[in-house]
Amino acid sequence: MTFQERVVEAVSQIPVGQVATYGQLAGLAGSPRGARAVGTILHQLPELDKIPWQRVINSRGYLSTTCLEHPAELQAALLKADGIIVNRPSRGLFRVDLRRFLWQDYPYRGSSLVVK
DNA sequence: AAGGTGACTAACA
DNA sequence: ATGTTAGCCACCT
Repeated sequence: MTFQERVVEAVSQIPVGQVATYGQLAGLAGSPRGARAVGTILHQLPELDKIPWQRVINSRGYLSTTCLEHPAELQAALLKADGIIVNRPSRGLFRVDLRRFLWQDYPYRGSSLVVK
């Protein structure tokens, strides 16, 4: 079982109506400090559309995709379809309120996760 | 096999 | 709140 496979598994487990951070998923996949790697993996994943990639955002609640095929506009639309409220603050960046939509009900909760 | 590349982060200024 | 910086890490040459 590779790290990449574990990441796919973790992402697949994020409940509808909730989001998870890269760091959170890195932890679930067995590499607590591999947040950046998670982003890289999702970016290069072949069959990305088979998993709920839209539910993965950064620790500040912003949608941080740069992939041209999966732009923030699309992610925002998918999240809204999930029932999540997506805001558009100052600089046009889409944002989700983590205090409200962050996935907290998972096995390893509490390890080092802090919801600001 | 060594070096480059980011859908990342926490810590500061 | 906004901008920078230095670690971090699995992948891909």
